[in-house]
Amino acid sequence: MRLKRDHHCGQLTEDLRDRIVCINGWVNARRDLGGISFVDVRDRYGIIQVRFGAELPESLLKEVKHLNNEDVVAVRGRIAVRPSDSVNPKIPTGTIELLAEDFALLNKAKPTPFEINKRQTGSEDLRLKYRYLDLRTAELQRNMQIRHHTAQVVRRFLSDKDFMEIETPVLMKSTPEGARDYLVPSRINPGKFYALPQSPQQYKQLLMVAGYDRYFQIVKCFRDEDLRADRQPEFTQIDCEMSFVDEEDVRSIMEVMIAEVFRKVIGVTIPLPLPVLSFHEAMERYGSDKPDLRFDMEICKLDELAAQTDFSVFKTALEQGGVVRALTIPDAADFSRKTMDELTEQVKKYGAKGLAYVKVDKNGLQSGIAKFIPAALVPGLLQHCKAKAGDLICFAADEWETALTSLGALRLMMAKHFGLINKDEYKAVWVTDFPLFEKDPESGRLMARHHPFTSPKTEDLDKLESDPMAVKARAYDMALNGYEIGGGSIRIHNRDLQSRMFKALGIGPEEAQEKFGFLMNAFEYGAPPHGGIAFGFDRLIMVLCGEDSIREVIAFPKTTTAQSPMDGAPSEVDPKQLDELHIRLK
RNA sequence: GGGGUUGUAGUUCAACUGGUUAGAGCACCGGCCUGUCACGCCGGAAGUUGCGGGUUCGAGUCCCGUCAAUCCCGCCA
Repeated sequence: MRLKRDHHCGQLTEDLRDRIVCINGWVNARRDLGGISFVDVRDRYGIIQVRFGAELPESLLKEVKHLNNEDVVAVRGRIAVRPSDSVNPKIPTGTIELLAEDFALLNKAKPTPFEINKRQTGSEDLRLKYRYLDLRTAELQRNMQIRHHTAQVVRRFLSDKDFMEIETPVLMKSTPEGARDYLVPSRINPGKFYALPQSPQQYKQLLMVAGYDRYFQIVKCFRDEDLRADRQPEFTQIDCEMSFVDEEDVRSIMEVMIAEVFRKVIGVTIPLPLPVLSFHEAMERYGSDKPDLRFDMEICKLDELAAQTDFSVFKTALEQGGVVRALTIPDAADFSRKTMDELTEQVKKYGAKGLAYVKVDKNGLQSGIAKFIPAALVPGLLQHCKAKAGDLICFAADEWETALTSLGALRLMMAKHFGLINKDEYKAVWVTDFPLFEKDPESGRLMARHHPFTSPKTEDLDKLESDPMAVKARAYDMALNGYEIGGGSIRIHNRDLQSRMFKALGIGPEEAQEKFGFLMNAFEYGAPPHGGIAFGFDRLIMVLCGEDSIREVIAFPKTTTAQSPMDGAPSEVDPKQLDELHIRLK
C-alpha cells in the first residue's frame, strides 16, 4: 500500500511541527475555497485538518476537489502550526494542520444514507441497517470505548481479587423454568435440542462444588422474551460466584468493583458502603424494587387516615385487605383536568383502577375528592404527606403491590416532568430481603421470585411449607438510578433443601431429578456454601454512557422485534438444512 | 398477547379546516471563490406521501385494514 500511515489523526500535536507524517482515514468534511481547500480527515483517534495548497500538481488537486464525505484517503505532509487567527478551538488538533505533499484516494464512498458527523439525521431503523456507518459516529465510538474500558477494569479488579475467568458452555440443557429458551437443534441427536444459556447459573454453582472458589465471566446470555429499551434477546453479564461467603461478603466486594468502574471510567466517586434498603422499605418509600434515589418525593402510608374519610374507594380497598398510599407532587396543583386524565391513564397501566387526588391551596383541599375528606382530618393529612399550598396529593387505594408500583411509576413520571433528575448524578443502592416466592396470578402457583437456587433465610426455613409467602430470600439486587443493574443471592448448597424448594414450586422429585439432577447430585459430594451475583453489563454501560437505550452501547443490537435489519437475521433456511436437523415446519 | 406514538425527496422536517404544480435545510451534481473549519455564493437534479382498500367533485390530510420502527403493560426463574 502506498502512503501507509505512521501516525493517527487524533494523535498529532504541535510537538511534531515540521515533521513529515503520513495519515490514513475518512473524509469528515471538505471546504473548497478555490485556490486552496481544507479536508478534515478522521480516524478512531480524532480529526486533523489537511490543507491542500495551489502549489500541488493539477491532477492531485482535481482529485481532491471531488472528494466526498467518507471517502478513504491517505495523505503525506508536513505538520504546521496554524496562523493564530485560524485556530479551531473545537477540536484537540485545532492549533495545527497537515500541509499535504502527497495524496492517494484509497477507496471511494457513496453518499451515506445519513450523515456520520450529524447523529440527529437518520432514523434508528436506518442506522441499524447501516450499523457499520453508525458505529463511525463520535457518540458510538465513545460508547464502545467506555464499554471496552469497563470490561478491562472489571477483569483487572476481579483477577486481582483471585477470581478466575472460566468459560461455560453456550450449548446447554434446556431448563424452561424462567424465561423462554433459545433452542438449537442437534443434527447428531435427532429430535433433541440444546438451549442457549439464560445465565450460566448451574455451571457456576458446579464450579463452586469443584473448588474454584472465586469465578467470574463476562458472558453472553440469551432470553427469548419481548424486548424493551433496556432489554435485548442476547445480552452480556458480569457473572460472579464465590464460595464460603454470606450476603455481606458478596455485596462488599462487588460494590467496590462498581465504584472502581465509575471512578476509572467516568471519574465519578460513588460513596461506599452503599445504602441498603429492604424490598419492603424500597416499595413503601419509592414504589419500586429498583428505586431511583436521585430525588426524594417519597410515598406515604395513609391507611389510618383513609379509614376515617367518607370515600368509599378507600374503605372498599381497606376492607378487601388492600392499602391506601399517597404521593405528594410539589407545585402540581395547577395541573389541568386533561393532565390528570392522562396521569390516570398512565397509572392504570400498572393495574391501578384509578387515581384519586386533591389539590392543596392556602385554604385547605380543593377539587378532586376533597369533599370526602372531613375538615378535621386535613391538617393531619397535610402534615403526614408533607404537603403545602400549591401541591397535588395523589392517592392509590389498591392491593399493596399495585398501589405502590402505580405511585412509584407516577413518582418517576413527575420527576422527569419537573426536571428533578440530575443527569450527572449516580445513586446506587442495595435492595435486600426479597420474598422468596411470588404467586403466578393465573395459576395461583408459587414461582421463585429470583430463581429456584436461591437460599431462603435461615430463620424462615420452617415456614417453607407452612407459610411460603412469608419466607424471605437471601437475595440482593443493586439498583442504580432506577435501573436494576445487578442481582444475586446466596445459593442453596444442600440437596435436601433444594428438594424442598422444588417441591414448594410444584416440581416433583422425578422432574427435579430429570432437569436439575446433575446439580443436586453434585451437592452430595461436598458442595461449599456459596453465593454470587450477575451484573447486566449492557445496562451498566448504558448508565455510564448516559444513554437511555441499551442499543446505544451494543455494537450490533437487535430491534424490539428481535431482528437485525443489517444482516436480516432471523431468516428462513434451506429445506436441506431443516431436513438434516430432522425438523419439519408447521 | 394488549395499548400508545410515528411513517412525506438520500436524510431531517414542513404543507392551516380535505382544495393550485407537495416545499425548505443538509447531502448529491455543475459553476465561482487562497484561511475555511456546520465555509460562503450561484445554479441543478431529486417524490409510488410505508403498502392496500374506502369516503369525497377532490385525500399527504378523514375512515378501515396491513406492514415497519419505537415506547409502555403483560412477560423477563
